[in-house]
Amino acid sequence: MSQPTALSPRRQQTRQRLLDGALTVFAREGFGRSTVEQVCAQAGFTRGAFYSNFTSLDELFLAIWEQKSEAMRGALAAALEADLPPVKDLREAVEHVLALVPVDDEWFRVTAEFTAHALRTPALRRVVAAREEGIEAALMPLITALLARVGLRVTDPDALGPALVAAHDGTSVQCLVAPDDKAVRRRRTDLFVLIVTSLTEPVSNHPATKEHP
Amino acid sequence: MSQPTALSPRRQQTRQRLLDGALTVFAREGFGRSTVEQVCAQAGFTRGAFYSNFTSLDELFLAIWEQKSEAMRGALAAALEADLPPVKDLREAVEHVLALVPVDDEWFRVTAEFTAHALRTPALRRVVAAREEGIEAALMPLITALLARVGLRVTDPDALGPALVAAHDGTSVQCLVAPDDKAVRRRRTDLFVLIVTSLTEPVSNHPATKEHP
DNA sequence: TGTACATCAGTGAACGCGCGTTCACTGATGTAC
DNA sequence: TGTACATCAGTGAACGCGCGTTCACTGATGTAC
Repeated sequence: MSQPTALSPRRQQTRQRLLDGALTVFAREGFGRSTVEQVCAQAGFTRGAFYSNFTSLDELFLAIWEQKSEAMRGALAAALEADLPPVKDLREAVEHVLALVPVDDEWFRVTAEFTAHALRTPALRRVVAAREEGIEAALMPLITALLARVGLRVTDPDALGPALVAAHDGTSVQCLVAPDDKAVRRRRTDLFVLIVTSLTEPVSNHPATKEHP
Repeated sequence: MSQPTALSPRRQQTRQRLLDGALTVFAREGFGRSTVEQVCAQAGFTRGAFYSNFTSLDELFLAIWEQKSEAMRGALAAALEADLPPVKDLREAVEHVLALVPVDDEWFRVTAEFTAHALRTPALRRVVAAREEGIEAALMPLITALLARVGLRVTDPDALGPALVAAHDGTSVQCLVAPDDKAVRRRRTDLFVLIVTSLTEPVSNHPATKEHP
């Protein structure tokens, strides 16, 4: 599975600079329009360096996507380890989690293009599916803990995760398409509140229970 | 706004064949990887024909996207005109509407890439936003009529439309990434039912009211 | 209806550029003794 | 620590192809009389 021989420090650095340069170029040009030459120029290498490290742009694309989504998963896990902020009600809890997963124009573009691309290749599609599950798995404990703070217990964990991910993906598009529309963002939060309310129940004797209908 | 001179029949046919060929190529190769040459070969023209009709692939891409999304809007409007099918409960109503807006691998790819691309250009972004609103406007009367059938009245129309669109977009990705997973599709329907239930209220004295909690 | 002419619409050749890919090479890094 | 050698890792030149873009051209379509 994993590389048997560890990469030398120099090689690791080169790979990383290529990955960083590629993210910049992909976001700017779109993956399909990006070239090996552009990525190398951005990273400060000649094209030979690329072929010494990757066999194709596809392979580099997968590497960068895995690294970024792993970073996001890690950030969520870290947020779980850290002290949870004080939240008064469900709406505040939702807003806190949404702030952890910002709607990033660049990253959305790269992800959307990669997902579309991955659907063409069964092997890539499975990679995307696995990654999606990993992110969800990292997210759910955080959600559960935060909900407990406002006196809510998840009644159907299997349904809540996918529902929240779907709501996130769907409303992200809306937020990016209409970036200045406050109503879109408000309705986004509304949707999350609605979903959580429907898939949780108030814990009896909890002070915040009154927040729940 | 619109072309002052009407296009000749011959020209219209050529344009259409280019549009059709482009959709095929875009879906197969991805928009970014598609070339003028590929589109023309697919449509059975030389490259000169392309430049006689369009100034760039971007322009053609926009034309094809507008035509397809207009067709989808039209299909929804037609479904509204036609006799509504008998639906027993909310779940059946949801399934009927979902069948009208199928999760199409090809179209999803083209749309996802176009949306990502459009986010880079404010003018294109506004086009996407307007089209999205148009589709929603065509969809809502159909939804409202179907819900009336099962004894439900929409309490917050402004929230229901965007919520359903977001749910559709978000769950479409999940369905395409895991095409054989029945649970994903079931949860998809669950999510729609949940959203509709929360944003409607039962109409008193309606026979189907008992379906509503 | 026929003829002569004008415009339209797509052809296909030509040009050149950017890029993918390869590879002999060289400086950098590591290893043995 | 120094020297000699081996391997690593990126360089940069070279080759050629595919494609974008242009444009003089020709057959198709339209118009005037």
